Amino acid sequence: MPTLQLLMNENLFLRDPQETDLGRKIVQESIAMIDELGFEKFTFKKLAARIDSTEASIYRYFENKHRLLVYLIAWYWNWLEYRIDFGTQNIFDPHQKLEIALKIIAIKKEKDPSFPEIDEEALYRIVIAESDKTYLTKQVDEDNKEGLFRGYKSLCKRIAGFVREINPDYSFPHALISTVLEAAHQQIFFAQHLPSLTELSGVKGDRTLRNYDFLLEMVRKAIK
Amino acid sequence: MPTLQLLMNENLFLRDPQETDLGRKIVQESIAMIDELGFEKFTFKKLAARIDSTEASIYRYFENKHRLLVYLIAWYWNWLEYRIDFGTQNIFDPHQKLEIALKIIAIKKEKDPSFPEIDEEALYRIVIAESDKTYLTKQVDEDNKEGLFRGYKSLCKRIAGFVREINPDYSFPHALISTVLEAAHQQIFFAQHLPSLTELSGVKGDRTLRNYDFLLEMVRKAIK
DNA sequence: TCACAAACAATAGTAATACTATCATAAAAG
DNA sequence: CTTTTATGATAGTATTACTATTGTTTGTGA
Repeated sequence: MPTLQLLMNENLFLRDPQETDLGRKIVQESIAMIDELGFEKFTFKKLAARIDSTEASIYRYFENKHRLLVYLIAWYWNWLEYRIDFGTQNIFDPHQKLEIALKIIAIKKEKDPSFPEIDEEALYRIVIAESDKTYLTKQVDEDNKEGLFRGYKSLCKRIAGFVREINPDYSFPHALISTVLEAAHQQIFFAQHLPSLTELSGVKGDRTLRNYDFLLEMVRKAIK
Repeated sequence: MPTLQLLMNENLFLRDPQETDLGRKIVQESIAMIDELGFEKFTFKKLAARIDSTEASIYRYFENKHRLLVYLIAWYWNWLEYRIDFGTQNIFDPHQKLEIALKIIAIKKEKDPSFPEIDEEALYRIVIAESDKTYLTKQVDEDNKEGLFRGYKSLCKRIAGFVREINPDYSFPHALISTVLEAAHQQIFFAQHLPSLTELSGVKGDRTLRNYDFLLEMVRKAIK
């Protein structure tokens, strides 16, 4: 299996972290640290200590820790869209494409050997706990103008396209899919921490399978 | 119209802010400031300056600014549940109760003269932009054990009850309603800041009406 | 009326955070 | 063989999120 690289928007970083050893280490270890500490307790100073580098060096790659988070989350959405592209190749039935896309979005993530440097399982946990913080800020409009959320919007558009193919008369394809994209990780968070908010908490074994059922059924009925 | 007081969980505060002048000022002005600055740039020091008091005094009411946010958001959910209670009095058709509840949740908020000290419109904007931050933390489990999210869970349970009345065989009433509660403010945020994620952005006039249509239709079809 | 506790103000102090700036050095590129 | 370029080393700053101490006012209860 060949090693791939996702093309990231240039505004996400100051220096491309995929191009240097230090850059790759920053990305790799920041995933581990944000997963462990949570985003608020994560700092560049701690990261620098961990990778035997300095704060100043990390600042040469990312303007600040918020940008680094946005980078990681953007990578994740790009990765999902790439997998959806890949998984729907040569499939022409839109129902089937929708199913595949929702499965990729909802189901628990495993290591993808195409990207040996990224720990997708840890990144998935970060998405569940932190992804909303990328846009819930006062600078969201400026960040958006710089294209930082392009990956997320593109993913939403792609799946909304499948919806439109199934039922061109449905009025809310994007609203429905953005709702589902959010619910996909929110429900998992609720099941883990606020279990009375969801039926998924009662599931033994892999909750993401049942979450997929919930979401697919909701979408199918909504667009019927 | 009589002035009311919502009963808040005691763990939300150190000293009850509804009982003193300073406490009420803290709540009132913190709503205005968080609305203006956003939660991350809001500090107790700035609030103290604004209300001509001191940091130390504010710390006697709230353990920290996160607790204050949780308090404000909890107040909001309690308020909504109170209004749903009120609005569904003597109504026995569960379809109608569901409609009323979703309307109260989704539609733009206006000043409620029963609570003269709270600016519900500003608080509504805070809910849209900041409410997820109440639970997206590493201490969510401890906070939950203290009952800080009781209001939200209770609201979800109440509306899920209406769903169950309509269709006792539907498998995901809580998951569906928590998804809708989140979507109700997420979609408004998207319409304002990431418009390609939702059809609501194209609406001229009051988006919340159309959001209500979207959510009600989704729920109805899901539980049919 | 006196004491006395509660609420608040005033002030100071601390460790950590989120940076910015400067200079030195090693390696790679021209 | 020089000159960028990347990184390291170190220092410094304003702000944040608190904690601690002391003093003043105000209302209460004996």
